[in-house]
Parts: sequence; structure tokens; C-alpha cells
Amino acid sequence: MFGFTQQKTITDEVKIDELLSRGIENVFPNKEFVKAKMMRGERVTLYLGVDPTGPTLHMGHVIPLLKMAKFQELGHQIILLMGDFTAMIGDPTDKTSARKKLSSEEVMANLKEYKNQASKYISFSGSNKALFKFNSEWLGEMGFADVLDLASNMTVGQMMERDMFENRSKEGKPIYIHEFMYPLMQGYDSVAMNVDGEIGGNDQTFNMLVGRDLLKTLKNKEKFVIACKLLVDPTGKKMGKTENNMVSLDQTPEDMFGKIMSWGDELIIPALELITTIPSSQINKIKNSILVGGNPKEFKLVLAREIVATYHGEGEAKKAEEAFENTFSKGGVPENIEEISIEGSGLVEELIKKEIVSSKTEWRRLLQDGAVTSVENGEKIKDESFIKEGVYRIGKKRFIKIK
RNA sequence: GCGUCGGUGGUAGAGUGGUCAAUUACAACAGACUGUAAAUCUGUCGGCUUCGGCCUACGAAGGUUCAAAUCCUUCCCGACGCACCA
Repeated sequence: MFGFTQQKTITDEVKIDELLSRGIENVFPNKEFVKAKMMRGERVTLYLGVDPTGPTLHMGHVIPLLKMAKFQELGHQIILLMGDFTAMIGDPTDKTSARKKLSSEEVMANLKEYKNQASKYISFSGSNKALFKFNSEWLGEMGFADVLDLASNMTVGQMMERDMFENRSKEGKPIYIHEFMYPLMQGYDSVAMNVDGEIGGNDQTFNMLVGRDLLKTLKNKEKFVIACKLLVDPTGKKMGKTENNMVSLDQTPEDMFGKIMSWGDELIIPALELITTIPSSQINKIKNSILVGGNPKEFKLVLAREIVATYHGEGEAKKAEEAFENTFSKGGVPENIEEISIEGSGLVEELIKKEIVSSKTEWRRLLQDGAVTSVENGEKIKDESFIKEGVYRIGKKRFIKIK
């Protein structure tokens, strides 16, 4: 628990500079503070907090994870913190999930997957292994008095500085008391672990700074905060779980590849910078190529290949790319198709059961729109009664095999 | 506690007795086109249907009416103002 064994850190200035600037939105108190610390050869402890609210991590998590990996490479102590306590109460920042409380079984199931997924980027073994912690360890122990004590460190005014709260207040939307508690709980994580720094998405800046304030007040420690840029879609919205462009880490290589290919062209450069480790010099070359009229598709393929390869491995990435080219560029058929038997309950019922279509009405509309095509002869099927054995394509991405 | 305003489809947000399964935008889905599942354009976008319609939905429950998302009553929830204040 006490780090008496002094781990050596790497003080390569070029690497440290890259680490503190690429894909970084903000550093508190400032970049120089952190740089000086690292150049002195201090081994810093920093953490990334994740709330296990969903069953899987997604691309948004990869950005800080890659940063953490770099810190680990340089010999620093990294901690992946699971906000299991917060998750069980329900995350209020997301209105739709506000009421959703996760059971501890669900959380535990999610957690296992998270660690597994994160291990593709950071290492939980070896001489400088990443730590895996849970904030229920300390938050679960706190009584009401402790909570009040903690809360006495913040004012309502300070809380209202947070854009989300301010906006909601302006719009006349409700803010619940427990929502105020979230930044505090998150902030207390820093105190409990006594870290030197924290890393997270730019959307977490406020919460991370609360932790900075608390650490200063309670332990007189200057915590640094690294806020990573967010991967935003063309309209400037965060790539959220609600958006269909979200790539989660539990997807098959093929799905992951396809999803990335459906990202807008504007996302290519930011994504290369944020979620790959392709050298900046090469990214600049790509940027120039696009500017002089290069086909963005080519570079999007590079991006997709790189991301899939990092997670699933080179071999899988290559296969995914081939499948993509085959299916979409050449109009072929993917290998694994859902097999439907018309025996028994009937075709539509089977399609609904397998969640290929959501209702009979949708199926009727698809037929009307000419979305159903026989792969064998390329004929459009407008009438269900024409469907016999064989392979059919519904729209662009749905395929069924009737037997 | 009193008062005012508000709660609408995946989201945002119109609609204030019939023409409302509900304008519009975003998302989604499909078609055309292409450089890709990009972009753009077009169409669709509660469910069921023998394509005539039928059923379910505008916070909840009742009520008025030939007819209610729209009016009334009660309740629940929120915002704001006033009162109260350990």
C-alpha cells in the first residue's frame, strides 16, 4: 500500500510533451506544473473514474484510457476506479437513466467486463500494474454525518458554476439535491485514494476540479487534472450512448469497423488524434492529403483498421475490413446470417422474435419501400408470399437466410 | 402553506373542444445516388388490418359533452413568486 519501492519513471521530455498536449483540452493547474513534476522523475499516481452504468465501455472511454496507458508506459502508477457506488444509486446527469438503479449483481457483471475491456489498453499485470478499485470501498462506509461534513466544503454557488446546473436552472428545470452530491462523491474519491492527479473527459472537468478543491482543503495537496478532448460528432454533440454512432467495446470486429465507417468525414482527424496511437506526424500527413482532395474513405479505413486492431488484434481487423469491403463496397453478403425457419409460427413472427423487424407494420412498410431483395437473383420482393428458401437482404445491413 | 405557470410520441418542442395518431426539428428506417453504413435528395416514421377501417396513446384517476391532448374535479410531479424558517 505504501510505495516504498521507488519505481523508476521515464523523463523523456518529448514524450512528456506529447502526453500532455495531444488530445488534451485542459490541464489544471497548468501543463507546466505536471510537466515539472514528471521531469523531476516523480512517480505520480493518477486515476480514471468510470461509472459502470452500462454493460460495456465505449469509444469515449478509450480516449483517457490511452492516456493512462502512456502514463503507465512512463512508469507512473495508474488506477482505474469503478464508480460502483454511484452507479448503484443511478446517474442523475442522464435524465433517462435517472431512475434506473442497478443492482449490485448487475454492477458486478458490468465491472468484470469493464476490466477485461480496459486491459486491452492498460496492463493489470507486470511490475507496474494498474490498480483496479471501487469507490464503494470508502463511499459505502460513510454515514450521514460524514456526508454532511463533506458537503460543508462546497457552496451552492460553487455547484451552480457547473454549466449543466446553471443551464437547467435557467431553463426552469429541476435540480435534485442528490445531483449536487455527485460531484462531491466523485471528488471524495481523490481524497480517499490520495492521488496526485486525475484524468477524464472534458465533460468531467467540473467533477474533477471538485476533487482538486477537496484535496487542497482536506489534505493540502495540489492535485492536477487532465481533461481530454471529447470526440464530437459533426453537429458538435458528444458521441453519446444515445447516438447511433457510438462504438462500444463489446461489438464484433465487423460491427465496430462498420460503425466507424459510418462516422462523418469530419471525425477522421480528431478520431485519429484521440483514439489511436498513430504518430502525430503521420496524422498531419493525412490531414494534408485530405485537404488536397484525397478520398476521405481511404483514411477512414485506416482509422477503422487501427481502432479495431488495437482492441481485437491485427488479424481480426483485417478480416473485418475484408468483410466490410465485400459486403458494402462490392454488394456481397456477410458470413454469419441469421437463419429463419418459416415452419411453425410464420415468417413475420420469427422476424419479430429475432428482433430483425420491430413490428408487422414495419415489415409491411419495408416490403412496400422495396427494401427486401433476394440475394440470389437481385429481385425486389414486394409480397411476402414470394419469399421462399434462400438469402434475402433487408435494407443495407440486415440479412436473413430462410430455410 | 398560498398563488401563478407547466407535465405531449426515442428526444426537443407545437397544439388549448371536432379537420389530431397529433405541426416542426433532431434521431431512426428505407429508396436513389455515391467515395462508405459519409454527404445530398426523396419517402417512411404508435400497433393491428380482409387496406374499408379498428384499437391504444398527450402525468394519474374520475367527470362534462354527440365529440376532449384541449373544459371541470381530485391527486401526483416540477418551475417560479410570496409566506414561513430550525
